[in-house]
Amino acid sequence: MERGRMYDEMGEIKKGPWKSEEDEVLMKHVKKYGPRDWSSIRSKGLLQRTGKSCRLRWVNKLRPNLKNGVKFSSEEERVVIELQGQFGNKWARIATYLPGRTDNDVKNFWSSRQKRLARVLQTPPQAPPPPPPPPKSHKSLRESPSLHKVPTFEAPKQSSSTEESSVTSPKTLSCSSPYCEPINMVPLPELIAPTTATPTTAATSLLIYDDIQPLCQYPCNVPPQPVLLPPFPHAPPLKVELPSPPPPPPLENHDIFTQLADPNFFAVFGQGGSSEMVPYPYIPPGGEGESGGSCGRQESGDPMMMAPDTFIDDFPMDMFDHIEPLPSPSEW
DNA sequence: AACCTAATCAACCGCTATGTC
DNA sequence: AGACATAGCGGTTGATTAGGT
Repeated sequence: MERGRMYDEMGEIKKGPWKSEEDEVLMKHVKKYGPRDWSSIRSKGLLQRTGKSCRLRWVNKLRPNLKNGVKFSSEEERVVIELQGQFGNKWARIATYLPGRTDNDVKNFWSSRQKRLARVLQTPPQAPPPPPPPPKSHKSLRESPSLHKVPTFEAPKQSSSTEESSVTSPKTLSCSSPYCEPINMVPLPELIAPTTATPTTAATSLLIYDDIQPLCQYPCNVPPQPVLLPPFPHAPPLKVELPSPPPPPPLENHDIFTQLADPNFFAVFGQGGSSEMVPYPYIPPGGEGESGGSCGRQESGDPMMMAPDTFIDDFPMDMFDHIEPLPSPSEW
């Protein structure tokens, strides 16, 4: 089935899904002239596609070494989340750190994830009906101060592979999960993941690692894979200098995305290794025990074991305030 | 098996940045 | 310097697929 109109009003520009023959023509062109002169493809009568369309097709589907049809790995997810926290919706930039991924891939991934989040975070029964979302432009979202509060994230300069990079560590974290290997990175907490009680809760759909959650749940706090951004020759040196980051505000008023993207997030709760890390949202000592390597949250009375709705209700609602169309707490 | 819903994918559009004349 | 063309980016949307009931 063709998407939308096949041709524009003049019947000259073809639109919609690409056929394999068209791909072949495009590939030939690129092979001959390189990935440029997209407009000449049409002017030469090779294809009835716009240069724009040709370029997009090449970038998103025909380029070599693309991970087409491959789901985002947990590490890729983590990278996206971290970089999104730092750069905002700069998908193309983020994609430069993900081999084989396009900006469209990253964008779609993020969008899908946001949808999931938004759906689960629908107005709880007791909550007052939120006012209509302000006419916040996407630009303003991108420039949201919260995004810029994220502390510096620096891409590693070493050229070694991820595996190599994660071997030696002065501070290792571990858990029994096959995904939780010792790492030497400051762990990026999973988004909302600490709140996960079981894979069956509604919150599970929030998880960024849906596929592995049953294997690794909080309070192990250890990310499934270390985030070591692959050094890409085409990626610019990644160091964003920000004006002295403010001290972490109280949890309940702190933007969760900012917080979770903060590599020093756990430092708020004390120096030291994973054993001292406190899951987010903060669970007072005693209510939450050590995982003992089980990576599971088993305690009864654990707030995370509550029914999904109750569980969500227990969040400070402003922790999700970055998510459109939910209004910011200040507007409540 | 049929239907419904959510997730994912692919492609378009509008806008901006950059290069060229 | 300004106009124009092209490339690139981000947002959006429609189609398809997968999963659940």
